Order: sequence, then structure tokens, then C-alpha cells
Amino acid sequence: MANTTLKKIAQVLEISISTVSRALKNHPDISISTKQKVMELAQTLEYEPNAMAVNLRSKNTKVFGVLIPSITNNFYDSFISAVEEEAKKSGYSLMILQSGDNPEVEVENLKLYRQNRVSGVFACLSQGTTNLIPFQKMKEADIPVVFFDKVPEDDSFNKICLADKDAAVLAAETLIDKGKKNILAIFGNDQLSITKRRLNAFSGYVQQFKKVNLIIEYASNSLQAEEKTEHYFQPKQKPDAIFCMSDEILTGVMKTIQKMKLQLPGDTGVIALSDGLYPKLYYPEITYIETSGYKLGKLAFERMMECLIGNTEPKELFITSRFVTGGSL
Amino acid sequence: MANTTLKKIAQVLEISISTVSRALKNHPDISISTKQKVMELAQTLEYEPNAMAVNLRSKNTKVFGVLIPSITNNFYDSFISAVEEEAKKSGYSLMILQSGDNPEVEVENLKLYRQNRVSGVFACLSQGTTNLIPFQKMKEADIPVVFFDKVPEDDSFNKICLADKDAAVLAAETLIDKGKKNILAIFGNDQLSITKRRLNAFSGYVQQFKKVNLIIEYASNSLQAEEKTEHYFQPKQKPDAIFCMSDEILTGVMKTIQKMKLQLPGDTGVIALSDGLYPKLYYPEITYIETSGYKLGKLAFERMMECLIGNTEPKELFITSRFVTGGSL
DNA sequence: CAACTTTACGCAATCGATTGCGGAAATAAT
DNA sequence: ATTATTTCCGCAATCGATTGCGTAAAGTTG
Repeated sequence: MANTTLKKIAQVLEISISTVSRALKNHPDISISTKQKVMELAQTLEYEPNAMAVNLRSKNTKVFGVLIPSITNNFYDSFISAVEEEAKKSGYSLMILQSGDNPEVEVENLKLYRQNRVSGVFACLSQGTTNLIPFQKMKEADIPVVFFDKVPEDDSFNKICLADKDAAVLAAETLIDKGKKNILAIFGNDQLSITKRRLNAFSGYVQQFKKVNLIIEYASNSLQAEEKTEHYFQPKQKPDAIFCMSDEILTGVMKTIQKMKLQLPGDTGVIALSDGLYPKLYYPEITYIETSGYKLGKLAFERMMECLIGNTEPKELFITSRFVTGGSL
Repeated sequence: MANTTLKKIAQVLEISISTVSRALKNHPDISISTKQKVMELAQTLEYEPNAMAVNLRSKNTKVFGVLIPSITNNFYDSFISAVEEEAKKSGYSLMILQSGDNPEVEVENLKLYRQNRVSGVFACLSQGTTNLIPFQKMKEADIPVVFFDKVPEDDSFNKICLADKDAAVLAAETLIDKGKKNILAIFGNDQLSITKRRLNAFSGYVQQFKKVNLIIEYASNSLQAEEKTEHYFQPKQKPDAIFCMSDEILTGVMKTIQKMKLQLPGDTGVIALSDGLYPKLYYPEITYIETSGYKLGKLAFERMMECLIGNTEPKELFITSRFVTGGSL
């Protein structure tokens, strides 16, 4: 019973393997009576085509690689979730590998993808990656690569990104419109290009307004965001709004807000760039500019399918931002 | 350059495919000079063995299936993360599929696993699953199945679970020791066996103490938990502690606590069963009994490897609970 | 009835890598 | 010089499914 093959079916029915194969595929060359016999036996023997054999012959694995820094991250989860949904519709599965933000592991993983002859790779660069040649090699091996979120500068790749600048400007606009005069803006690791983009857009907008005081801080993790926030909330001078570049920063900021028993939106205001999960944990819910991993996934998948039908001209696409009102401003 | 095979190397060097294969494997039958030539050419041609061909022949895919309700869930993420870490060490990759808590999709996914001849399956049952025959079939096809978290009652399967009862009792103990007299305990969907286990253990323990008033409530999502909590916090009679069966419930409860501006641990206390991510978002951090997806993953992987070496006798294993002190009690 | 078409199936090659077995050539032993 | 060993390599089968081509048998046509 275990592992029925075409051969077994053929032997039982005393016909050739080719006939069995064709019968199961409803090929017109095969007589109806034979087809019936074959299908029936296949049913009872619980025949399942061996994907390895099929793929070997067809040279198509129907598998996409997904390369991310870490899977325990809500943003990437949403991305994966979206891609998996779409992939399933087209008969593809996913091979998800974590780089742990380690460029060496990244290269190892790409190797695995090549060995498995995946049909394509969705990749989010890990922090330390400088050498893009391994990715270049994938393209040369006819494996399309679609970068998302953390993408290379290089214009020769397909890139699907959040509209970081738009999102940051939208947040800044909102704060200015609300009449905020004393803004604490906390950004992530200042080495990351994503930080630079968001920072430039945000501060660029705010600095047009001479009367607004802008304090810029960096925090490379949640705890640092917590500490930086506490530092700026002294009796003398309280910021009237805090901008959080990411979820990680938001959670740090909120911890301090709870600790210092600050009321939102009375004592200060909070706005964040976020996927939307964390903002909804608090009361009042945090106002945020949506940076949706889910939408990113849908778009990346679309792009991948285009690549697969030959349209491999590199493109850079953006997810537009959406303003979601909470009660924190 | 794209897709070098043994054949190509053989043709270039004018030797047989077998020799190339053996040379790359450092087989003693092959002369050193030949080996060098082959290895060198393989290097420059960037030869990567075709995993499909290798697997087809070896009848071993080196892939594990991971079947979960949803990937956008911190608990399952930690599980996957742990399994992926271990799998990589042993040269395995993961094929992750989401059931979306839909039994039909579950069956579809199992089919995919069979077609791909995965080496084993880690499975967390979706809510509506009643028919275990598809899983039984996997075992009959010599594909070991290790259930985790949401496991079947059936004793013929391998199961890796949280020590729900211990954890619930530990939480109850803690509350009693702290002298809580008026406890609101919120549980999840009362149809789930996990709810029943936690409920029975918790209330069983608390009810030993006649002087303690225990209110039991159910909430099948975060919003309901929010509402139920609000309902029980009226001026007259405030519970002095809230027990949250899960993260989902915790987040709902905490929203109400923020909304009603209740101070922890002054106005009331909170304790939860949790993976640990959410409790650390609040100030003070929430005291919780750890239910670690990560540890679950490590143990499940161990069990899987045992199955693979023939030790398939079904076993039920438990992750012991750990008490983590926050400031919420 | 001869010639032709259709029906229904099998042979064998292919995808790429692996491996048991056999054997020519080179070396060692008698 | 002859037999016995090594050394080194190739042939061919195998994993399971697919597919172009060929063909015997049955059916059709004139």
C-alpha cells in the first residue's frame, strides 16, 4: 500500500507503464475500459504521483524560496501569509529559510535554493549583506529574485518596497496638522538605509516649519527606545508628540508611557509606522501609518509571476501607505 | 553556465558520468589527477547537485512538513523557528503550510506532503478536525507524524504538548499564595480541549479554597475578553486578580485595564499563560507562566529524529512550565 | 477483397545522480 | 616470463513519471 507507483499499477493490470500514465491523465489514446480499470486501482492503492520524479522530468519544482532574517516577526509573517495564500492557488509551495541576519547563512540558503531548483526566490536582505553576487548568480541560473522590504540599492534587481518616504511624510504632516510643536522622533539603527529614508523624509518635512522643535533620537531595540523616551520626558519639558519609526520602537515608547502614567492623547501624542498589530493592543489604539507586510506579499507574488512568464525586466514597485486613525493623537 | 550537470562535466573532460560522480564524492577508486580535474571544472562551472535527482534516487527528501493553523501567530512562529534551527543542523528543510483552521485545507496539505514524500510531518490540528484518518494514512505510508500543541485524543499518535494542567495550577497557586480572594478567570473557546484542560485544572485548584470567589468567563477572541473584563470591573466589586488563559485574552484584558486606568498591581492583578512576548510589552510587565513554542519545537524535533531511526512507538511528551515574574501581581 | 484509417497500446529515451559489477591496463609477486 | 594484484574507470540499471514514435489489430472505404 505504501508508495504506489505507476509500475505497480501496470504490473497488477498487466499493461505498460505508459498506458497507466496516460490513462490517469485521461489521454484520448487510451480506451475507456482501460482508463476505468486504472483509475479504480489507482484509487484503491492510493496512488500519489511522486513529486520528485515529476519535477525531475519537468524541470520545475513549483516551489518558491522565501529568505527572511527571522520568522518570529509579525511583519514577515504577514508577508509570508500573503505569499503562501497566492502560491497555493497556483500550485506552488514555499521553502522558508531564516538568515538570522547573518550574511553567511544567507549564502548557504541561496545554495540550498539552487540545489532544490526553486522556481524563484523572495528575499529580504539581512543587515550585514554587502555582497550581492550570490543573488546575481541566481538570476544567471534563471531563478528570478524578487527583493522585498530590505532591498539592495542596485537597480538591476526587482524590488518591492514600502513607500517609506510617503509614509514618513504622511506621519509628519499629521503631526503638523494637529499643531504639534515639540516632537520627539525615534528612529532605528542609523546604519540602515530604511532608517535613512524614513529619517530624511520625516525631518525634511518637519523642518519646513520653523516654529516646530524636532528632537531626533535613535534606538536599535525596544529597550533603548524605552530609555530614550524616559530621558526626554522630564517635568520641565515634555514633547507633545512622539513619532515611532517602527513597531519595535513603538513598543518601547509605550512601555515608558505606561510607566510614567502619561495619558494619551492628553499628556502627549503617539504616531507610528506599523503593520497594525501592535497599535491595536493599546488603549487608546495608536494612530499609525500602515506598512503592510500582507500587501507587500501580494504585490511581490504578482511580480514573481510576471518574471516567470518572461517579463524579467527589473522593476521597483511600492506599496502605498494608508493612514489609520487611533486615539493616540 | 546555468544548470551544470554531471553529464556536462563528463563531456568536457571526456570521461564517464560515473567517474565524475565518484570524483566529486572523493571515492578511492578515482585517481587523484582525475579528481583534481573534475573538482576544478565543477568549481568553475558552478556545479550544484540537482536535489530532485538525488532525492528521487535516495528516496529521501530531507524535508519536513510543518502543518499549522496560521503562520501569523507568535507561538507557532517560535515553534517553527526552533524546528528550523534544528532541521538545518541535520540538513533538512521545512515545508510550511497553513490550514487556516480549515479541515479540508488540512487534508489537501497532507496530500501535498505525501506527493512530496516529506520525511516527516509536524502537525498542529486545526479547530474543526475530527477525522484523523488522513493522519493515520501518513503513518501507513511510513511518514512519521509528530503532533504538537493541538493534538488528538487518540493515543496512537506522537504528541508533544504543553503541560497545560501544571501551568494552570501553577497560576492558580500563585494567585492563592498572593492572597487573592476575588478572581476573574477568562478562558478561550469552551469547545476546545485545551480550554477544558486549563479550566479544570485552574478551577479545580482554586475551588479548594472556600473563601475565594472565582468568576469564570469565556472569550473566543481578544475583543470579547476586553468586554468581559469591562463588565466585571464596576465600582461596586472589582476582582483583585485576573487570570488569562492565553495571549489573545491577555491583550484584550490589558486594553480594558488601560481604558479604565487601573493600576497594576495596585488596583488589580494580572497573570497569564503566555509565550512571553506580549507580557513584556506592558509596564509593569505581566507575570506569566511560560508556554514556550520554542521549547515545544526543540522537543518535537527530537522526537521526530527518534521516529526516523525507527523508534516509532507513540509517545506523549510534555514541556514543563516555568514561572516568570513580572510586576503585575 | 485490397488499401487505408483509426483505435489502443507498448518501446525506449529522458530528466540527473548513484552504484554494483566487470574489466583493461599497470604494477607486484613468484 | 607468467600469474596475481592493484589501480582506475566505464557500462548499465535504478529511482518514477512522461512522451515521441512505432505498430498490431480492428474498422472503414471504394
